[in-house]
Amino acid sequence: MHCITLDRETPFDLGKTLSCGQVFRWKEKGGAWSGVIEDQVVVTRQDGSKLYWRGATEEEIVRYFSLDTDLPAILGAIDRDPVIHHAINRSEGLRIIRQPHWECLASYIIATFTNIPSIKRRIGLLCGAFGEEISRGDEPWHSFPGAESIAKGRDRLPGICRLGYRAPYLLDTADRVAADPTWAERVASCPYDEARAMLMKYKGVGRKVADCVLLFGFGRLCAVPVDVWIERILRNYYLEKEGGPVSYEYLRHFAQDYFGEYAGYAQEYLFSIREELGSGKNFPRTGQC
DNA sequence: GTCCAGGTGGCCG
DNA sequence: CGGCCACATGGA
Repeated sequence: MHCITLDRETPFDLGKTLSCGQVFRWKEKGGAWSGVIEDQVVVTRQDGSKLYWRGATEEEIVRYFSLDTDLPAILGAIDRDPVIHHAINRSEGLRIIRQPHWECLASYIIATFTNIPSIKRRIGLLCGAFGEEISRGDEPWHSFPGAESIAKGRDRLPGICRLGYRAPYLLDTADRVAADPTWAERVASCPYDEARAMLMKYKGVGRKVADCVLLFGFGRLCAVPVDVWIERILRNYYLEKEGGPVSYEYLRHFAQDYFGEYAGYAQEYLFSIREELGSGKNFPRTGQC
């Protein structure tokens, strides 16, 4: 069992980071979280400033959980009003994970127009059917299947994974990714707008999914996915007028201008308390939008 | 039965 | 460009 001690400049909340809806495979049992990082089963637990784990190197843990990111500086930069301030207080220590590129892209294609429990179930079925067996000890685990494995299992995919109309999207994207091993480095090397346009050429990847993949898979902390919850929160607290038609791009640009270069973090902190913020107006409207 | 969920693709003006 | 609408699935 490895252990590191987190200092004052490295706030981290393992549970909030893994349960806020950015990743879909981790499971908590008795305070211990089990999951998969790059084909390795990892079990980890936090006790105050101590972070314990097994199944990965310290370097891999630091990278995956973004422990090398200056979170206090980011939170200081986005802390601009009572609403986001409250979200920061509620979820301090939440970090945006660095997900593997393909896992992130495939997961967010599966994550469209559904709810988080269903997403977890479908991704679990996908991994069980097409991932490689990497069990360690008691719990059976599978790696996240590569694009080739999914493409090869195209006939079984619809029946097994309950993806509905998303199955052909995932298969089409899996084909193209499998045939293009450098797709991720090209996305990574482009500026935000270009990278986003590249991602949106894949089937099942629109504006929102592209922003999720850039934020959670490519570390583009300026990316702001606007889902129904974020739209609701922006309408409740940030728009001049609550009603009326507002486009995705308008809301995204507002959030990026208003919160700045780490707007993606603001998005995730607001998302993490979506039920509390989305169901009413618990704060005065800032009316900046 | 109805409504909702980390939306997208296709079509139409 | 923007406005519609169908699209599978499962839980409340």
